[in-house]
Amino acid sequence: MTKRQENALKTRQKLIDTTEDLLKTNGFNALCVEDITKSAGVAKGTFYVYFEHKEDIVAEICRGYFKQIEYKLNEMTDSDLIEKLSVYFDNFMKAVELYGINICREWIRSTIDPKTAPDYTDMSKWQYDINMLTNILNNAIENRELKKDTPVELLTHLIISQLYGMMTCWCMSDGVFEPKDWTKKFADFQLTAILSEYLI
Amino acid sequence: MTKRQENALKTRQKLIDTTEDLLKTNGFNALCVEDITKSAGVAKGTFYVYFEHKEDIVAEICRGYFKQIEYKLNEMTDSDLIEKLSVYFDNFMKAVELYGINICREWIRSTIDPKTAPDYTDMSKWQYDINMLTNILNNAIENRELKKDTPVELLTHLIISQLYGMMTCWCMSDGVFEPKDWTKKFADFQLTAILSEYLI
DNA sequence: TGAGTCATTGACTTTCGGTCAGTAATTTTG
DNA sequence: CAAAATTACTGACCGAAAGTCAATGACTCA
Repeated sequence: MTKRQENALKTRQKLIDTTEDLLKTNGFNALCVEDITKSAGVAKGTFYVYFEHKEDIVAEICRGYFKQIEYKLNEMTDSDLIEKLSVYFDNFMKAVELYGINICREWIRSTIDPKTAPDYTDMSKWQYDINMLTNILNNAIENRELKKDTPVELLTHLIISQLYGMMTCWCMSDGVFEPKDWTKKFADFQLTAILSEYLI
Repeated sequence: MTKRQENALKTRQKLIDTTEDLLKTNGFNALCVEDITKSAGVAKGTFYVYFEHKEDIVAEICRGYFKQIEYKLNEMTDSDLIEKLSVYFDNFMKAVELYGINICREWIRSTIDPKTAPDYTDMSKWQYDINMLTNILNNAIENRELKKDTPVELLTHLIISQLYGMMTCWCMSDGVFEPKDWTKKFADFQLTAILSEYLI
């Protein structure tokens, strides 16, 4: 890598880090590009070299969190279904709690905003989540943890909607409860209720 | 009511109706106050007589939908639990489908946005929803439809998060499925799974 | 009918996202 | 090693849209 490329990468990363800090403390409403670039020590124009628009950098940040969860999940290929799903939920909510409520708000906002959602990854965020969970469930069927006639699509939808529901509720309630506790509630109670009929 | 008060009310309503139309067709991103006032046939300043800021009028619109659902629910006091909950879900999702995906997006956005959420009603939207469902469940306990040891708070959280989860997923997926179908799925499958342990 | 009240107006300010022609730092070429 | 080429970076500028406010005029009431 040449020095030029290295510097460019550093500048880009500096912008991302700065934005993350500002988002955590002030939320998306108060986020403005001039603040970002001033804090990052670059000119406003530089921002638009690396990101198409303001929403773009936020989507990038959320994408980063998501990749981390995905990575952890890929590391545990031989665990059983319930364990995998627990990890999935757990990491999701841990991330959400760690990064704070403003980031969580932004996660949801950017997910439902047509301006950022479509190119969230190579496919839509929705399709990505669906695929991820479908794989987990199909794997469980292959491993004879789940019955063959398990309604994978239905379960996938229910689980994902529960996950996003929890996040949305957390933001709505302005953070009155601990997301981790809720995940535990869900894993212990509802996940079992949903799956029990189909577990072998 | 004097003619002056009547006119003021009409102006306010005209602004709301116009905003609703614009929201449905173009979404929140494209919504601007000048378009609203131009379409409503008033000056820009008039808008700020009736609403503090742009987000304010949208919250008002969403509040309107919510009141309608609440009204329907209050009309059926003597129905049984499952029926009540079905109506709750059904009306929610029917409303969402009727008003369109952009309104639904706005519903969620305004709910998680601290700028509009806190004064959504006299209490927070979150508290309002919680109370409403808690009442339904407590009533069911009184009517001996549910066991006394039913974990009302847990169930309330799960049901609400499922509801908001469905809406969020619908927006995420850019409307690939029918919300009504999903409600049915939920009512038939998950609601029973969640409640079965506690139904008498 | 005239004084007082209050809804309405639209020009104005401010803020902020986004652009672009020019500059400076780095790399390549001869 | 110096000139040419490339490309990261700059910041003044633009336009759009949020929000303000002093002036206007429609309505009310004594």
